[in-house]
Amino acid sequence: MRRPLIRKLEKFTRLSQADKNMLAKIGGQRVRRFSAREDIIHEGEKPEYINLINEGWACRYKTLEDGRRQIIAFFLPGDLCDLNVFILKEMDHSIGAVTPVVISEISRTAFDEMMMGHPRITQALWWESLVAAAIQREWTVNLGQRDALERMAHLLCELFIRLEAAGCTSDSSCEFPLTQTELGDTLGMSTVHVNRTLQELRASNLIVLKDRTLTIPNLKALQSVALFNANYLHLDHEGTHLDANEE
Amino acid sequence: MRRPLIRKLEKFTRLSQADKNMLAKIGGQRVRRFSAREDIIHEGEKPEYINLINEGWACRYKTLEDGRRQIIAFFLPGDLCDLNVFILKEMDHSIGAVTPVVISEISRTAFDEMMMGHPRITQALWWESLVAAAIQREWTVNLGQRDALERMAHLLCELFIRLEAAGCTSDSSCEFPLTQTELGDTLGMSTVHVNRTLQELRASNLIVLKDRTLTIPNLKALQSVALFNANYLHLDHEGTHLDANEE
DNA sequence: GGGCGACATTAACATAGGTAAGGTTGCGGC
DNA sequence: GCCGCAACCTTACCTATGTTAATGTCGCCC
Repeated sequence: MRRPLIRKLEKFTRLSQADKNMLAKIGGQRVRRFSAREDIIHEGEKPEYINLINEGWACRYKTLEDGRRQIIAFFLPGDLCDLNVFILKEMDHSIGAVTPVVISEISRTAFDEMMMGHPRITQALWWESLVAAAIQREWTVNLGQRDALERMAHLLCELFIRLEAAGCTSDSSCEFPLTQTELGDTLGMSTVHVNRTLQELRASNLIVLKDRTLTIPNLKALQSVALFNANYLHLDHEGTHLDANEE
Repeated sequence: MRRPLIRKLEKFTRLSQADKNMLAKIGGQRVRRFSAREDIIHEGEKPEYINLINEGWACRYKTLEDGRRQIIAFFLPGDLCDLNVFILKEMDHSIGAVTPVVISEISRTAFDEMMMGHPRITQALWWESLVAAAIQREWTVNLGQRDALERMAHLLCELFIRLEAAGCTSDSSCEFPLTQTELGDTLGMSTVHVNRTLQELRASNLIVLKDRTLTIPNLKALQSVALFNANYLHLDHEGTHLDANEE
């Protein structure tokens, strides 16, 4: 639970002690806290820092002129919001806290310093950003091709597996702070239909969702109704095993 | 039309002659041609090169087990497919030619060399990849929140503006090679509904689409039915104007 | 010049999912 | 102990979009 970024990056590669120290230092600097539903950065602002989520859930979202809102991504502990964002003149979307959140701001100079001195970390961050892009693509597939039940199941599988990689699950359960409205804004469906869909998943014993806790008794089964294939998360890397001779 | 990548990157920053030479060299190496509908790389393969589209249209797509297909992105002249892909063990999706296509393969070493020696290019490529990510996010919004008419209009606006930035439009027209089936696979709708939607846009004089040529007589009007806001393309950069003292 | 395949079009019907409205529960504040 | 509010749940009804299938059009090959 501590240092979720280090834990996550080690899914990809073995890090030296110096690398870990660097990451720990970065994660301990410029710490900020936000309460649930507060905006971390808003569309139109100039991005000055890369945000690293240390604790809690955040989300990217975008609002259309007429008020419709789409949640575009979730940030879980250990996730980074856009390497190098500061290149852009202004944010084209907002980032908001879903739960109370603790983040570290990474400045341009700190980022450059890290990229220069730590090739292992550089590689690992590239990997993390390629995975983030892959997740975004999978959301496109999800919204374009899957029906409501598959879509919901797919989201739950993805979040659960990502939380697992960040060390935020215990057994087959995890905290699950999203309201049905937020699920609707994520999956492009009405709250009524979110509710119907959750009921259906519950009735099939595919999920238990109560008191902000999600339990997935049979992940394989849920994956199968979701047509979920974890390849896009690129977690199956041999890194941890093959490079075990190092350190 | 020649060197669409250079043309595109100059929307972001001014490049030195050395930078341009470098980009021209990269674009002239390892050139490959594909015919329409041929796969450039397939899901499951190991990515070895960054593909740069020199001519023609390509697309990313993903197929579900049961055959449903989602087009995830279009690559137009000047577009790069995933900086640093070679970090990943295998492709989680396929890239296919839409029209006959000419690409350049950029090897890991050529890429690293370019990143080391040309900070201007490095910056510009970061910008290009941040924009690609922003486009992917906008597609999420599109599929999640907009209805069929808005969705179609939005896609047409985006493609037109991107083609313009690549120098592939003339006046208010451009080549438009997509079939209605491909539009359907992109927008998550049936071909029948694609057809209805196009008819509706034609009836409102928002588009003329015939013989693989698209004309948008009034882009503002089309943008307005699409709730299209071009911010996410980050083209409004001052680069070209303010840095005009250089070279 | 006839036939075939890819694409576009149209119509008739079916359904997943949206909308509107209202009810229940639980909780923090006073 | 009750008010107010947010989340959740439910029902009834409606509509955007999917499905199926028939038909049209065009270019291309033998």
